[in-house]
Amino acid sequence: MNSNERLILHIDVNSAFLSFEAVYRLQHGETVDLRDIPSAVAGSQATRHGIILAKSIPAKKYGIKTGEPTWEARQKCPQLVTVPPNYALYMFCHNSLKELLKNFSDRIQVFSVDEFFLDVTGMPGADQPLELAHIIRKRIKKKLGFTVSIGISSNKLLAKMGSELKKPDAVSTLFPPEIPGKMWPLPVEDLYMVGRATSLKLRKMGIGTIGSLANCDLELLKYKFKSWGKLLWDYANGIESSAVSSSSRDTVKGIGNSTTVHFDVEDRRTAHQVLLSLVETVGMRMRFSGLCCRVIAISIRRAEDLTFYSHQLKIQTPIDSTTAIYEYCKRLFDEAWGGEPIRHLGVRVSDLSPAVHIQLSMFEKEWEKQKVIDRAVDQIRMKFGPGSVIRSNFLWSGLAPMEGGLSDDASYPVMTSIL
DNA sequence: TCTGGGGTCCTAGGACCC
DNA sequence: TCTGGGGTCCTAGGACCC
Repeated sequence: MNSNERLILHIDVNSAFLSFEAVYRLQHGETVDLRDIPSAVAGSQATRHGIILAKSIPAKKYGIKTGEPTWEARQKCPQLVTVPPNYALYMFCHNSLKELLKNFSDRIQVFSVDEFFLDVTGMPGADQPLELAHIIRKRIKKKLGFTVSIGISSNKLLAKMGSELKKPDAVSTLFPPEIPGKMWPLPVEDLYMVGRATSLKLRKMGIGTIGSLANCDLELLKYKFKSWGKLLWDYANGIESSAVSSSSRDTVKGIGNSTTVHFDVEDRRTAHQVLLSLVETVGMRMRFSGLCCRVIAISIRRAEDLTFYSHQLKIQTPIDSTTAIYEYCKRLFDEAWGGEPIRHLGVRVSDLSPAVHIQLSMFEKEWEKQKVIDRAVDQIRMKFGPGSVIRSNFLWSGLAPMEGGLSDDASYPVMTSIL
């Protein structure tokens, strides 16, 4: 290998949510391993969250796909065992894996809850990358109980594509000279960043494999896809050079919270209440991160055809007050809503900045008092649980006073046994 | 009683300024 | 005889990822 070449590993947990759940259950006396039977992690159908979030390999053999409605999956496989999602458990497993990987390199990038990049250039064992990857794979399996697929290459894109080549519990290399043999025969949809829309357009152009994309005329792609075309061509040719960086993903650009309401919302008041429950969580997350926002957005998903639309506004002075954000959300909603039944509502804040030395306008000074209340409520909720303080207008509403997020550590039983 | 919830980045078009 | 052209900011929507 060239001396200035990097050595990058991509570590991908196999059927992550399902594996985490399976390991947890085995450790708590369950005798059946969910990974050995047709099973899936799925949301509750009663509350209209019924989609497949992760599936076992036996379930995959029935043609069950991640993201498909649970009822549809059951038609394919009536004996499918489903378990509810447990995000706190996933975070715990994620952190455990991260700690383990830090033993092999401090250049580590969290890519998602179940994916990591590791730059092991110059680290002990890097002269034998396959052996090193197998050591990591075995250690994870032994210490944490779940399996991973590891891809090895000289950049992140190829390492990621490499980890897809063989699973579960496997290691693959995908160095540049191996691209034509290992990557080019694959369907173009397998390329990272080729989604539904791009796949459709490429197929129309007669491009069906990663290889034919790689050998397509770059100017033609630029003409058809603009800057996207260059990226597609680069990726198909294995060209990518970003660093394994812990900071790149650490700086959050926005904080959002959204929910599928378990009934169709058909009036303003109910919609406002749902928005408030979403803002409560967003506001709390902002204040915990020490951030203020300047852009506030709401989104609406129609019940009848599941289409989305959104409305946003930018304000001059950054804010982090739940009440202030809620006022803007109500306004945005009223301006945007066409009166049709709503299935899903979302709130998102962005253009974030550190919450220091904010110059308040006269108008916004009114919210200064509110800020004191926000913080007090945050602290009580942290200490006594999210349900300890709720706004009185939720009392008879049948709605949860706080939707989504933040359940992470606070309400979760300690699980030291997993390690 | 049909499709979750968390993100990021890019682009087109309008408003507005010089 | 009146409409050029560049730049910035903002919003809506689309694409992708897990």
